[in-house]
Amino acid sequence: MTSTRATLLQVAERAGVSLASTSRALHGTGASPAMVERVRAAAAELGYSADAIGRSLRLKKTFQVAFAVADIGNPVYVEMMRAIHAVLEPHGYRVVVMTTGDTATSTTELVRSLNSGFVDGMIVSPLRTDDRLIREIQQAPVPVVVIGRAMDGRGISSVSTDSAGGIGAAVTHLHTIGRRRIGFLNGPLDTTPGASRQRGFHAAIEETAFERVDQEIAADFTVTAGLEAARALLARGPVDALVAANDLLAIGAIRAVRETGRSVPEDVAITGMDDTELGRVFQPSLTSVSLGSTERGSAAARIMLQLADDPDHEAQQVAVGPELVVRESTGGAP
Amino acid sequence: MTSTRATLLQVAERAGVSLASTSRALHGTGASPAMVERVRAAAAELGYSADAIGRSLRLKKTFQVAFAVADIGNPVYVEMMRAIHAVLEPHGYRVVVMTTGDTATSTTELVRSLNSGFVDGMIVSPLRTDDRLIREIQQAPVPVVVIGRAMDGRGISSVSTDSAGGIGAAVTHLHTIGRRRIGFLNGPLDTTPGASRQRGFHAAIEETAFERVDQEIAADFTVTAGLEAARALLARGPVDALVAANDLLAIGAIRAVRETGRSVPEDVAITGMDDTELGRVFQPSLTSVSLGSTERGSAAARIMLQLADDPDHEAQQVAVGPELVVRESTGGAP
DNA sequence: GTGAAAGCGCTAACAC
DNA sequence: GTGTTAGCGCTTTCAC
Repeated sequence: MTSTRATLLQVAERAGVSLASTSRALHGTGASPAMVERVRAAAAELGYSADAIGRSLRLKKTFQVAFAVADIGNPVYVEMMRAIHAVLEPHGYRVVVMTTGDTATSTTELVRSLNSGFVDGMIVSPLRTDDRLIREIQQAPVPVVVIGRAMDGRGISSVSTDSAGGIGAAVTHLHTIGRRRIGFLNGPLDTTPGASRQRGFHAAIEETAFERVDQEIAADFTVTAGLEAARALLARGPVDALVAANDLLAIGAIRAVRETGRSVPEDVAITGMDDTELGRVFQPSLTSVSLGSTERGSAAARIMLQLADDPDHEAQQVAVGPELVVRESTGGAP
Repeated sequence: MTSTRATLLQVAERAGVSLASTSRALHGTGASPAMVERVRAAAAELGYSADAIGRSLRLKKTFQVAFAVADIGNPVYVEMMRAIHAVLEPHGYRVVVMTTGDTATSTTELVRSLNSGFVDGMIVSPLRTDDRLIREIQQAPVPVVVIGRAMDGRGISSVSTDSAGGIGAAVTHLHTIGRRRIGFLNGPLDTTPGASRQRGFHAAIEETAFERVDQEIAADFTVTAGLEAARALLARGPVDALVAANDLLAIGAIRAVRETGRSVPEDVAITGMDDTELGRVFQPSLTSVSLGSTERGSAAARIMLQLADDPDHEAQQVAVGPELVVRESTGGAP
């Protein structure tokens, strides 16, 4: 925390050439080998590296992309961030993490902040969406890629998944292994994931013959909320299968089932969603519907790279299919 | 992705006043109420917000802080990042995530990249450290705060914890609950955490009477590596206690113990380290040594805020004490 | 191939 | 209290 940074002008003076030649020699093109050599040497002596801010101002490019989610601690978002970073970093882009807050309004404000031009684009996964947010995204001065709801026909790039279909796959699986009394543990219905999973469950139930169907809404998508909601659900009547809207709720549910002296999967088979590391290492390992967090993250980042290259490129849509991974919590292998 | 951004000059023209007055009215001080009102109105009409890059170039301040770790997916780092973000965001700082790679050399290069001036400071947790890295940190053009080893007397700010002492607390706890044959499951010894935990274990063992002491080094700090290493350790002879160098290794160890038909904690008591969410929700819940990831993250961020305000402020040292949290895996309550 | 000069958007002297 | 102007560090016309 002591040294001070050399400027391009200083390198130019040291090399005894013009500012323009120095710039060309270092980054641009059209400089003679001798010039390049000479400038390189001067730059090395001074420990020069180009100032990112000056460069950005001139180029109108920050080489930064924002990743915005409600909670950067959520394992699903962590996976996405990791994937996004892995795709963008080799292309020289930095990733700025931001939080949307959990309302559509606070997310709208965050998108609006793109007006200050600190990033070349934003990848955002809104927990809740409304028309104002949609409009703000459409009017944003830089490309925005939405991870979550499909945004076809609105001129917004999005990476979506079929979580409703994913719940369907879980329901079908439970029916196939002979379960007939099913419970559904969802999170808040006014969130994008909560709403679509709700739809998925009801659609699946209608197509499948269950003797008993029950449902409970947890306060949020956490283990603790899952535990409490599952207790309530179990108290209302016997089930032999539980579909949870994410892995954390599922783990709360496993605990609740065990509290009643019953076992998983023998007495109650349980499925989660998101296919997190947590579910994979848990005992019993969790049957879970993967929504391809990593894949969605990389896809969003790849779209961003395209859009950053050509901001007038038309909006891209990518859909990542859900995939059921059967493990111990429904009688599969570890 | 359509609109274009208004510039300060445009606001000035619209308001019919000078550029300087416009700037003062919006951000600075010394403008009359009438002027402020007039400029505000013009700015609002144009949907103006100040360009972050132009501002940064002039102020020589980016309002960005880098957080650099080997693997942003590691739960410990995620917790830190969350805490850092929570402290910095209200002060108007953005957080840029970066990866150090896992060698001292790659970390050194990352620190050197601070020369391009894209952030006002960096919080870094190096997996491995050498003299060149230390020197690079000392010479960095912006404040660097190290999370990990204490850096006293070198003019480097650091937030450290006593993981050696933490292992000691785990060993003592196991002895206190009557265990006498202990195994130690560590990660790679050439990493900073691996080395200090190794030291901690040996120091603790010397002070405590155990009948049998065994040890195994896992390939890395993961569940899978923990499982394999624990199998090897268990095969070498009977233990009634296992100290793992982190929660992931501990969970691998629980699985290995169960594979042999023994139970946790009755036959083998197990401790982890880091006190992660994973360990808290696992069954059995994991006795673990908390190293205060959240606390370390916030402390580092607070130091960064001070240093960003006053870059010549002298280096700060903060030590966060380890804390043993007893849970089911050593016979405690859930 | 090289140099001189303009200008990206902003703030802070400095004059009035 | 307001306006004029220089300049942060860089790239890129435009002449030569």
